[in-house]
Amino acid sequence: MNSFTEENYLKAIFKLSSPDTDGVSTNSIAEELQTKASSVTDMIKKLSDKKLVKYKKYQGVSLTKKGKIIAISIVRNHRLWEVFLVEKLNFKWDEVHDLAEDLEHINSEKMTERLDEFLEFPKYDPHGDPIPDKNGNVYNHKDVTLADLKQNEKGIVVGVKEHSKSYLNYLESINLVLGAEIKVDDIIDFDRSMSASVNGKKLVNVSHQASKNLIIKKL
Amino acid sequence: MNSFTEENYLKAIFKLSSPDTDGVSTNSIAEELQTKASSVTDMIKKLSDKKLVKYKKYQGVSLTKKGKIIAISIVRNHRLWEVFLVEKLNFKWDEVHDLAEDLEHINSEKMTERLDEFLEFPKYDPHGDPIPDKNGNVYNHKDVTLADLKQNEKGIVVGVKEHSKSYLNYLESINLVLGAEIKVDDIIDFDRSMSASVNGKKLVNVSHQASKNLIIKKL
DNA sequence: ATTTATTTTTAGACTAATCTAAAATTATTT
DNA sequence: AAATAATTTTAGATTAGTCTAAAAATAAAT
Repeated sequence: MNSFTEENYLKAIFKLSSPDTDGVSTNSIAEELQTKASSVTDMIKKLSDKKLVKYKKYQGVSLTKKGKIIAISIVRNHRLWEVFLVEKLNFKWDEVHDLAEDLEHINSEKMTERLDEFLEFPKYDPHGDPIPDKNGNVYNHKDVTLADLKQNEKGIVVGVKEHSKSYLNYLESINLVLGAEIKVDDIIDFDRSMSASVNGKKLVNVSHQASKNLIIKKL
Repeated sequence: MNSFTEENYLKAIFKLSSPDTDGVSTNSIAEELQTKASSVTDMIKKLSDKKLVKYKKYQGVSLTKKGKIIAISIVRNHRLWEVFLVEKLNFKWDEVHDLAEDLEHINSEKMTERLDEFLEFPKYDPHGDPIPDKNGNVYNHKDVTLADLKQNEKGIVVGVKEHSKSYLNYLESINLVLGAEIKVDDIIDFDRSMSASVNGKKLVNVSHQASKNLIIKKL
């Protein structure tokens, strides 16, 4: 069994890993987990002893197959609980992250599978992030953001790349929730902000900072 | 905020407290939590510093009002999650305790109240234990057990006094689940075992050990 | 190719929770 | 009421996770 802390490190390393680069840096993990680099080094050694990560001093760290399986199952748990909190307990999408952060560590495959079934096998969490299936397969959205659309193009909101409360709150206030249809009416050259219509009517002005974090499916 | 460990001590003290005796002994807490008396003493000091328990050396320990509120809210949480696991995720009554033991420590009043609402404000958990309401009021069953019934008397199963997997499993195998109607057909003087009919037909033989742990409502 | 800056690791200390073994206190017996 | 038994507390060590400050290694800049 692994402690909550160990699981959080695995999750952080998983989140920071990308297919192209091979090692996650100590500093980036420290930043992600709001801790110090020296603490990270200590924990990495422990995870390395447990064969959950591959580690060479000064060369960064990456998950082993075993470590990745654990990380993905935690992500699966997290996202299923988020769906539960929003769909069944009527929480808003900006309220569920911290709770799911705790719930995700309750390790029971049986409970996870039953929860999945109870929720009718959701594919995405309330922020549009894909829920890994029980075999650990994750199907990511294609990475098209609102900022990639040209004038008069349309799309459907399918996710966000930034999960802060303030961003989610803002999106909700202008009806840019999952499933909303958005049409780009105009793009201001100067700052790349957009004026757009949401669901055919609501007119909004969206900064580049905001548009590049909104994942959409082109129509 | 209190750690999981602190919460478990508060819960144990609450469970071991009774209206008539005034202090819970160090040893009984150690027994309940499967730890050593010396560890208990250490933790009690800490809880005492936090004003969660009243403590005088060698004189046993009791909860303060503050400590009791916390203990009851954990019990409330535990029992609500048990209802969730049985009613919504189709777990059996003998499978839910350990999971609820983890879930109970996720402290969010909002989540607890939403869960309560989602479950339609259950009064009892799957073992018939009363769920404290949000103000901390607990309504216990009157303490009548199957062993108190006389020949030809009838009752409804409303709870258990023993929560072991093996006991719960056994009860289920003879249909003695919550709500079952039981009639005492005969009592064997020698060992105080009973033959009884469940729900009007199923004939079972129940040892005194088993009957005295089954809480019933007399009909 | 040195120097400078940045990143990472080590060394040593700290806190929370635990343990063993010994000492102190309370309870029980005779 | 003294002796024995049981319980409880202390003292000192241990483990997990963290931290600061200094040392070591790598990367960047002149």
